[in-house]
Amino acid sequence: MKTRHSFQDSSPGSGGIAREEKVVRLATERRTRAGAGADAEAIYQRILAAIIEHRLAPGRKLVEERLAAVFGASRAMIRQVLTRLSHEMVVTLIPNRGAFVAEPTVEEAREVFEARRLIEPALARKLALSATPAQLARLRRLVVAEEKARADRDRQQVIRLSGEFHLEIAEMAGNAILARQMRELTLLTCLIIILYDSPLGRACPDDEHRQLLDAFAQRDQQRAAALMLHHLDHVEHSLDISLAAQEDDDLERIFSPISPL
Amino acid sequence: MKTRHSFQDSSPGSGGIAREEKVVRLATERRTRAGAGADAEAIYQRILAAIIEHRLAPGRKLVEERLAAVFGASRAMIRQVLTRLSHEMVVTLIPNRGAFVAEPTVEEAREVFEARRLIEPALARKLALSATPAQLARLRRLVVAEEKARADRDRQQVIRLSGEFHLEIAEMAGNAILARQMRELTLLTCLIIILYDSPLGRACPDDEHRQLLDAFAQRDQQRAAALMLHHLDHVEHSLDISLAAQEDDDLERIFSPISPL
DNA sequence: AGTCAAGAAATTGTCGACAAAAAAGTTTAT
DNA sequence: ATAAACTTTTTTGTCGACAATTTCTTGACT
Repeated sequence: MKTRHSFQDSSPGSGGIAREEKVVRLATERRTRAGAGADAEAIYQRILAAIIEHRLAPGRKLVEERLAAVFGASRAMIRQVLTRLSHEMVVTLIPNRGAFVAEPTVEEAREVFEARRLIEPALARKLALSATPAQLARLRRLVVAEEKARADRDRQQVIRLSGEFHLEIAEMAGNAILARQMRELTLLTCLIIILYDSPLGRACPDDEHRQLLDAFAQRDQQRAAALMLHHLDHVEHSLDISLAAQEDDDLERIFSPISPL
Repeated sequence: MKTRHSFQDSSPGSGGIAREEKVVRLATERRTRAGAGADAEAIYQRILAAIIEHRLAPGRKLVEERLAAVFGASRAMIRQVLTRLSHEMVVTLIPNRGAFVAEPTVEEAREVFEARRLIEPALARKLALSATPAQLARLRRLVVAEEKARADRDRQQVIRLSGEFHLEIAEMAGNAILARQMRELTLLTCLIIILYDSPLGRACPDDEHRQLLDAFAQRDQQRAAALMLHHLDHVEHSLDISLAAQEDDDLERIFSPISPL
């Protein structure tokens, strides 16, 4: 019983439907007005999608009653969804203040990439050994979709599809625990890229995903692991983190006696 | 602002109090009767402690109203705590059926150890480089406590303290994201040991923690990483998992045409 | 004008009540 | 006596109402 996950499909409920369709569905209003169905899972999916696709920017406040109205659900239901999102670190819950789309700090960003460097090369190595033709085909579809999005200059979709590519690898590697952790890490990475991607340079490098795919196809474990590691370094260094572009928040540092730069 | 965590202290709220004391507090009834204070955090701590210390066995059903009565809290509050525990995989939440103390499968157990083998040697390596005398002292205290518990044949405490030792290392290594993930993994490991530890052989090997500590003290990165890896292998192989001692549940396999053994 | 304080509005936190579902117990028919 | 169907009890899921807190607005004072 192999489950098929994605950002939008990680918990119990509806099984495998093609990815693209699902995203369209998420962007489309299905129910009567603005989605009058009160299903926690569906609401979770839609809020998560909105965050991943940057329609809800990091730092954005999520007012419970407002969301309840939008989804035609009770506040209790919204609350449930928000706590789940907060456990997944996509949303920050501040007591008596409310819920906010998470804003990973540069420090957290570094930590996320450090974690990924430990985990993902090993997953790539595993998958290189075990990948079935069907799995390779699935990955190929994701890469193609990503390349298309890049050609269309659809930055949001590139980020999302890139994340799904990595997540798919994690899930194919056959360790549900690690896949779960990788899901958190890739979600965070999406937020990090939104926050810190340098305006000009797009963070998701050209054809590295395709190279990785080739390594899987050739069952080249060493190369797969090495490519993954290199890829992660590449992504991290394409961000403004390297030079410590800090938040607006740390006024203390900005106005500290000695200039930070 | 370095936070000091432990199994019982991982979220906002009360800062650093000595470990031993805290555990005693957890075992002791503080309030009027059976703890009439309705504080979500406190309730979380106590239920978690009960699970870690095996007073609530894996598979045990957790009835909301019962817990509410015990803690003098509302059902809503209990519900909140249970969902948190379920997100941390310590509790399994089955819709319309209720909450149960998690029972990791052998497959999950293997996955947990695989994940730990990826992460923990790297953390050990990091800490070997950066450990301060204060940190070493703290670890030493944990090791001593664990050795004492072992001398007293207090299996529960050995398991708990062993887990805290690993968690402490993760938190000292300076990566909050990884520390968070390690917390989940060590909690799961506690459940796994409770479930699968072979009756005679105690799962937490003799002096490996102390050796690890020595490696930290000597700043021997290579040795620290190698010891950690070996230690994890040792713990895993001391369990009945290796020989696939399955659950009671899989009657299908037990009564399958060909005997499983 | 600017700052502080009090009041008003908006928002979150908590609870108890009711509805829906599952589990346990009882009756009835074969 | 066993098994199915029905009833009762227990337990979970959901909601709206109220209390507590924060945030915004207004107005007085320097």
